[in-house]
Amino acid sequence: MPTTAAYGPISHAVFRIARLHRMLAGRLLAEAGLHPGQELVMMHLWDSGPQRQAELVDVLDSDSATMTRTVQRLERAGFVRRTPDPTDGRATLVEPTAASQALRQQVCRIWQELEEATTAGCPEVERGELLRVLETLECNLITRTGRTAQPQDC
Amino acid sequence: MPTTAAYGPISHAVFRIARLHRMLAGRLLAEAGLHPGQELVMMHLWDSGPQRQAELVDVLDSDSATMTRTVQRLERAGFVRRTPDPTDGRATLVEPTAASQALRQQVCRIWQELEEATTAGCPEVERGELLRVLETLECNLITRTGRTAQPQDC
DNA sequence: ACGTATTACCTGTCCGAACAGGAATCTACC
DNA sequence: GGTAGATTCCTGTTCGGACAGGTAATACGT
Repeated sequence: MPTTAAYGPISHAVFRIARLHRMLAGRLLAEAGLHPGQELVMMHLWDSGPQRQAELVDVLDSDSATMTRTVQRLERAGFVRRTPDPTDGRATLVEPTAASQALRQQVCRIWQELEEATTAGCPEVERGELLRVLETLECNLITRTGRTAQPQDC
Repeated sequence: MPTTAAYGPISHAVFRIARLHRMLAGRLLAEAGLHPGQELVMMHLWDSGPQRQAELVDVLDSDSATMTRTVQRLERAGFVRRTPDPTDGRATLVEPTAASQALRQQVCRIWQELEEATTAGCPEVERGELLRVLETLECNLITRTGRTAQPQDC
């Protein structure tokens, strides 16, 4: 029975893990009124303050069109405010609202929970090893996708 | 600089790997005129012959709504034919068309390429280890998402 | 200074994924 | 036989992701 998985067991595992991980993240984030991906934008804004969209796209390695709509939705939800950049007529500055600060702790807790769920029963020592393995996979994929590689490693 | 990754290094790595892996798969599959996910349906149909949609949903652990539209698109592309199930008025049988057979080798090659790209520079011995690690992650996520577990392991 | 990139953002489109809800059909039980 | 519940599929909606334009505003080279 040459099931689908036989064609590429590791690729298939990556696929399934990705879906489960995203599903769990989505379920946890729903408590906070966020969708997967939005929390990354918020976390970066909380950490680094007002940003132009282009910077967010760059840092999060996202897409300009996706970022436009994600920021629009975050704005509509009241987590983000947009003001025109005074020094560049093309750009808009995105900043977290005061109301969004209430989310911050919640999102941090969610990510801790997500990390804990993913690495459950994995002693601290092995996590380093696990991370190293994942980074090897990532580096492989970065080189094969012709991604403009991150500064370090690879 | 508590960058976003610091909140959950492994979750973040999973997220990035998933996106890269999907991107690479998408790029390779585009040559065959398929979108990521559609190839899984086709591969299962090639392996197991005509299926009802509910079976495809079950085997691929997918969503009924997603499957409806995916099959519709595959039908429109000429890779799949749909006939009403003679024994059950609710069901439709999905089967690969003769034209789709030309894709089969191409899709197999693409998955080999994807698997090779993902595990590049990883000796055969370590791949078993890698797969074991990924399956641990998957089992963690399955239990945490309350997924109706796969029959084996976990 | 002027014309040509380049940049920043937006919109439209198509796709997979998830959830909610609905219609037709089948099954089981009374 | 007839009703209640389950199954099967479809549609609508919202979201992230990717790609292809399109429009401003800026930067650059002559």
